[in-house]
Amino acid sequence: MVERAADLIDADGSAALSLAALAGAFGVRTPSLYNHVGGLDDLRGALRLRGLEMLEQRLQRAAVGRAGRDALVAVAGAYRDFAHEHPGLYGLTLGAGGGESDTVRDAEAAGAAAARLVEVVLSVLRGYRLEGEDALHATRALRASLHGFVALESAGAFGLKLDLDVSFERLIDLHHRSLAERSSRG
Amino acid sequence: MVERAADLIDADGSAALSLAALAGAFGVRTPSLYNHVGGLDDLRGALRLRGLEMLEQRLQRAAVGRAGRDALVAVAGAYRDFAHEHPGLYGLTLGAGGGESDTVRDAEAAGAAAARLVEVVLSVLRGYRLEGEDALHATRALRASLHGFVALESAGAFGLKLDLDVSFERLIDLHHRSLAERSSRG
DNA sequence: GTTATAGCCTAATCCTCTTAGTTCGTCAAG
DNA sequence: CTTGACGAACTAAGAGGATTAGGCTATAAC
Repeated sequence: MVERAADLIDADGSAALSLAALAGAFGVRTPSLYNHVGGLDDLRGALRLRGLEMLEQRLQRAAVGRAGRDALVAVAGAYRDFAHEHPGLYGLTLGAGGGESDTVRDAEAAGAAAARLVEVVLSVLRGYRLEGEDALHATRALRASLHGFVALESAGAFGLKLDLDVSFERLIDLHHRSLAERSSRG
Repeated sequence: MVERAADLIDADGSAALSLAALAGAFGVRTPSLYNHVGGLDDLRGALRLRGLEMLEQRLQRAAVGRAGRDALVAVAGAYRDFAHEHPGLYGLTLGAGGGESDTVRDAEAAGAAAARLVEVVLSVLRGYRLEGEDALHATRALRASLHGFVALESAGAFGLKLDLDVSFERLIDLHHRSLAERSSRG
């Protein structure tokens, strides 16, 4: 159910998520969906959770067995790939944190998934021997750059024909060098 | 008209923009709005244009008379301030580039405003003696970081209590150092 | 003074989400 | 085998929101 909804949203954009469309995909009348989900907001909450969990899992996998620059590049690449493959899910993942009226369980689980996600990034930074507040600020900086890049990319906000892969590479390299420098100084 | 809509969207969030609410704010019935605007999509297009123009103007003002690090910090701060003061407008500004069916004029004007916006950032980078593709990649990196930061900030995605101003400062500093280094090497 | 236009209105249509109440089939307990 | 509970579908109905069509009035242009 949530899977089908995820397919819909990834294929046709976040605005295309409607109970009517979802019911159609199941060959069922709209009100019948209320036997399985609390409503549209609820469904969004479930999708958000799903997105966070998938993203976290991908980053985790990308990070395992790597350290330093390798880990950074792998995790960043995994992040961007996820956003490309699941634009709808990715969009919801960021949407208003505790938004409205998700199922309480979903909201809690989403918070936990988000925390694990930050954990993964932190673990990458640990490879640079960063700890404490420095690591937290660096995590924020990295998340901001990653999210900003894929968001602008998805929105088509990068007008020029300049190679996006190169831009992304450089952005990550920028972080790498800053982290390496900070690390060698500490 | 568009101004009132902008107030609405900044006060109550992007989802609260409805023709009904706008008509209410004017003490008028919903269909009457069609004498002034082509429809909801059209209104969004006009708002997007307005947001881009305001943002561009602010960055422009922040950059004038400054160079190098000063200019970078001022422009970045102006960017973040705008997003804080006009969260609704800012959100639309990024929304799908040529989205759907804006008025053609608006779409063109929005493209032009976006181009001018990039121009401002490029002019800041020129203070670092960056030119050509390097400058374009750096512009993308900077835009990505700025947008990502304010977007995550607005979404409440930065969970921890850690001071956001400090995080932002460090992010900008990161770009500054990278630019300065690149500049001294070139 | 007549006409054109701008801008408002009501009425009506079409969507979407949502709730309430009903029906039907399955499955376990007696 | 009967019966009762439960899950999951349905129809009916209502509340909003966008949009179109057609009609009324006032003001500005000739």
